[in-house]
Amino acid sequence: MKPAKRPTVHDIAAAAGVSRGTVSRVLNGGYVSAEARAAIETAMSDLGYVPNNAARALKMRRSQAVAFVALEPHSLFLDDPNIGAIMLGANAALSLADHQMVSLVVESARDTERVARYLSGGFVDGAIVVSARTKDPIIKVISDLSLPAAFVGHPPELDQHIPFVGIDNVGSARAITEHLRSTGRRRIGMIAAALDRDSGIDRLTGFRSALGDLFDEDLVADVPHYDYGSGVKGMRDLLEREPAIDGVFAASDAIAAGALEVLREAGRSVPGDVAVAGFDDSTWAVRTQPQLTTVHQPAKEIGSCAAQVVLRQLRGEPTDAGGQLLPTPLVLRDSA
Amino acid sequence: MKPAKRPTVHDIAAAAGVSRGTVSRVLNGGYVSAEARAAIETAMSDLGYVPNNAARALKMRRSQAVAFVALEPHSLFLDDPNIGAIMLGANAALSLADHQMVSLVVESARDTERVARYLSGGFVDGAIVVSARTKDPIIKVISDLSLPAAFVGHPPELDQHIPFVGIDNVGSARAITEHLRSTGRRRIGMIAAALDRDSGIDRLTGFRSALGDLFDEDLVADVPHYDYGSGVKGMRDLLEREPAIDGVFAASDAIAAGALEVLREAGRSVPGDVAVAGFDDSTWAVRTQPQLTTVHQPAKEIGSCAAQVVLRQLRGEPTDAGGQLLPTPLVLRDSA
DNA sequence: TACGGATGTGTGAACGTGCACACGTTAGGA
DNA sequence: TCCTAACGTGTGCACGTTCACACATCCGTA
Repeated sequence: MKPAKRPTVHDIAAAAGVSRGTVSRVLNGGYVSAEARAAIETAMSDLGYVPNNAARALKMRRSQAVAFVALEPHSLFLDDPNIGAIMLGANAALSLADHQMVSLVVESARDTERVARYLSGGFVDGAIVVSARTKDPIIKVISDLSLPAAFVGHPPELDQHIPFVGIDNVGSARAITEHLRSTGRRRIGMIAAALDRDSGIDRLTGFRSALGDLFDEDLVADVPHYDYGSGVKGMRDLLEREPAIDGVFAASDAIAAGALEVLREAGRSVPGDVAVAGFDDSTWAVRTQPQLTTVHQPAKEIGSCAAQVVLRQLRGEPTDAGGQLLPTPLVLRDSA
Repeated sequence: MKPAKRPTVHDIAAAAGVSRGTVSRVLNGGYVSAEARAAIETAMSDLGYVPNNAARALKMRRSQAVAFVALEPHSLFLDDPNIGAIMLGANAALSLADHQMVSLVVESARDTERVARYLSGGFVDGAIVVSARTKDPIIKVISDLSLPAAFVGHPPELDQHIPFVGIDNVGSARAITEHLRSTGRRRIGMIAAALDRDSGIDRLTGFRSALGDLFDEDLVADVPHYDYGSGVKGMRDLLEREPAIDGVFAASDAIAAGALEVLREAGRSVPGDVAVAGFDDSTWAVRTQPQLTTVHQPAKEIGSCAAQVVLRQLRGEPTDAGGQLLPTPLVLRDSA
């Protein structure tokens, strides 16, 4: 027993007493008489017709869909509060252009292969890739297919012709560190995270350049992730190495939140004894006590900007291969 | 200038000196001689051939893809820490069965229509739907298409034949409330959230039934969302209404975290003066001080279970239309 | 020798679309 | 009157694949 075979253009044409071509025209625009149009439309709603996108995609070489590829989703979905906002921003922009966003999750090598097949299978016209490492095999697939794409937050060094969207991590880190200095702090430390990624390295670079001669390698705690637990660990480390520390730049808001907890336990007031600055302006920033001074990451804008980049390529307009950095205003709250 | 037209089976066949049928056979299994197979395989790698899924889906009426439909993603992605884990669980299960998960985000009415087109367009074989309201138009689309589907966390009342996967909110809430009673608490309140959803209502129902005669309507604070801010607001409310309160069941861990903050400001010790219990066993639960006693939501299992349900339907096996509730063990930590 | 099965290969017909083209009709201007 | 243009409609083909079928070859056995 078949599951109620779906009607096709043929069925509609037969029911309305016209030919398939005419049905196609009322769907895609063209010259159709009013009566034919009416007959076809009633036939369509009677039979519950929906066009078969698979056939359309095959014929048109266009699926009206763009992939949102999330690599390393474990860390992303569970730790990074930005990924959701980026997705929402991308979805909104694609939606406006009548495109469907389909997000693909890559967890394992097995996934990589399957997603590669999916991307090359004609189901999507383009791709937005989040958090790729430079050597990720997905990059090669995309570049081999010359699939219109945009990378988020991470310039793909190898393939200069794939544009990316991100923020100026170096500049933002420098700016907020300078803010810490401007409040009179002298012994400023940093909890640096994810030094295996560009974002992590760049934030440390910015911190170092803002301090200049004041920079002291001993005041940098190196933690693996951007999460709360790493913040706890990093702050304990810093306090032990330099009890007189009076300023901390945390590489993320979650880290800053962990640092605040440690400082509270140690009896240091914030910002009285120690000024603390975060990064991201995520939901963490307003949940802590005191609320965090931090760097605003325009997550939604990043998403929508990446979508625009892909859409432009789809329209055949050339894009600035170099990529695009979005502004990251400082958000001054109570912690620094 | 075309973007380097992709090779098709025809091209491979021509390059290898065989017919399309033989190429198809090495792809899908069948009798092929060793030499033909070798010739075809070198031709494939030389030309960089990848099968066109759109054409395959058209012919086979199978796309090997399942949709993960996220409705109301604003609240979901930003507040609910479970959605990510559910996605990951579903993805893992689908991946094992060699299916692709594509997740679709529905934000607006415009999205609804587009996603409906997508679902009915033959790009997916089934759907997992998260957090649908009973009257959501997507439900109608799915049921009209008789698309194999599974609902997460919310039994769709109207269409009894669509199976769902969830947890026993009533029973879990009762169990954790009974735990609060067993520690000798007498004035137990609840911060109830999202009373416009089944999950919210059920948690309140379980709380009430566990208390029996002890239940006091005044000790229920009603807040809109499952988030931290709501917890702050709800706890302030409760403290004002009943200063002698000695136990609180929060409808989520985020709410419990907010409640802890208020209790700390009010100078109450936890669990000394007031016992606090949460719900979800999310990352919140171990970030708070003290760590939360809570109800474990098996988010990953929920995701993989929903995927299994869809896969079973795809294989033509009948499913228990009733749905499926997963166990939710109590996690005893320090807060109660 | 002839036959049947196993193995290997090629051919044509779909799947459901959109588009180019051909065809008809009508109206208007030269 | 004829040519052109705009409108309206039907038909064939292509998209890239899989599948059913036909055909060819080889081997073992009756």
